[in-house]
Amino acid sequence: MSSIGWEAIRAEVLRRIRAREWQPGEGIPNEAELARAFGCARATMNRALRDLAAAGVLERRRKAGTRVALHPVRKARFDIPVTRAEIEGRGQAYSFDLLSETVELPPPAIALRLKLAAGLSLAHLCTLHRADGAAFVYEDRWLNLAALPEIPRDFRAVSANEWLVQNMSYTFGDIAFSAAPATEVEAQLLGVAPGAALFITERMTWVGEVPITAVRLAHAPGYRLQTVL
Amino acid sequence: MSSIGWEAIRAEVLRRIRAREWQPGEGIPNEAELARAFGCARATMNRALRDLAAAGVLERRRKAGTRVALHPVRKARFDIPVTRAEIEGRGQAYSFDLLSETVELPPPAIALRLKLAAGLSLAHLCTLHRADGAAFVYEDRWLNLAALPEIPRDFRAVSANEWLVQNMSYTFGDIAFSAAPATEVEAQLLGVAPGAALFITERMTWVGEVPITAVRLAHAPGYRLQTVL
DNA sequence: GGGTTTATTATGTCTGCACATAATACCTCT
DNA sequence: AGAGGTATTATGTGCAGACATAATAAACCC
Repeated sequence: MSSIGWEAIRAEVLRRIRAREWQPGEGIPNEAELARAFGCARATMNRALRDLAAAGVLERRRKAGTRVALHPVRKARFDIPVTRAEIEGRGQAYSFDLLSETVELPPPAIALRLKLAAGLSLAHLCTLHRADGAAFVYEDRWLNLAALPEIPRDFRAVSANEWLVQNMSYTFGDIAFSAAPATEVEAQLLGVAPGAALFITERMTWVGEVPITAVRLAHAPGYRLQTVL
Repeated sequence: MSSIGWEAIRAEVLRRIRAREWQPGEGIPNEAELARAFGCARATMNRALRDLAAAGVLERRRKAGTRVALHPVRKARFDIPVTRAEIEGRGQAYSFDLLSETVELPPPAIALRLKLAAGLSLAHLCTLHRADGAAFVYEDRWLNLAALPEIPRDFRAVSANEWLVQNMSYTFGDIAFSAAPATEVEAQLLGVAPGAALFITERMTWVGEVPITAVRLAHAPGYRLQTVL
């Protein structure tokens, strides 16, 4: 009899899909039937199937039933660590240089994407993060001072990045990855030729409707964002 | 009374974390207590908390209890669609050109990463995918013919990509994103200057221990991989 | 035949209970 | 006091039954 768990059931369902016993496009038996076949409760079957649906392997619709996904859109999960944690996780020594710190009007593109009221000035911080002394990533950050009550006046001791994580955790936002040629500034700081291909991470965060920060990270060449499917 | 569902409970827990009613590092009440407080069953509470733990907001350990994560490693989910679906999803017309189709020894880097026996030849397919006729992504694919029983001899009708999805779905593998300068070939095909910054997707897939395919996708400039946190 | 209402059905979720498992806390023995 | 075994505790998972919900299929009327 032997309940071996919902993960084992999920594995067996996945095996049948891979073995084409259940073909893409056409449906598989319903939960109640499968539960009987597997000798488990429907709740357990549900959990296994729901998990596979979340992974994009199955498509489920009420009444219509469950079927093997026709276009298996892979849903990959990536961990987006804090720069410091990322560097230290590689066993390298972390340090950073605060290159500039001003209060100014953001460029229109930034203001627009943050849905800012026109004419509102933001803090503008440029930081170079280093791994074992070597340039690792160049950070260009805009901070909405109006939304940050007790912001430190000096980011030379703690990086803005880290202060935000500690004090403004659990915000909403979006993140995007792209490739872009190195600007003059980025090229010099990261030690590459101008126009070199850089991996760019852009992040924006809000607390409710209040924009907090917009960051652009230009990674040194060789940076890879990787995951296992 | 009034079950409003585990998602509402999850939302309320998240609200308390954001409002710092529960601070990072220190624990929150146990499931049984919270279930009483929220007026739901422990299973429901468990589901809400388990989901937040999966998202990286909470850390849970048996006996030790549940605590707000100290270093909220963002776990972002990305959908990795098939090229065709991606283009058609934008409402553009999909087409592709098979540029070359040979059987040859793969370069050492590919052979190594696929853990191939030395001296094994692979099919090598180069394809340009187009959106509304414009170059969208250049695909450089190596296929392990030995592992593919009924492979079509002609990929001019169906793209290799799509044939694989239809016939070899649900494999394991890994995926990586990076930035690289356009090679001569890529530059010409994508209509950019050589050395231009391109967004690169690399994927490898296995069925069990058998390597199936290694793909490198060089995306036309402007490509962004985006998600909401 | 075409359009609208009603019945059916599969999934989604909740409840209350039970036992399994892992990790900590405690207690005993030397 | 220190080492090792035992008890406790919070989460993880399982089960059976129930109702909710959404989407399809059937029945119906004109």
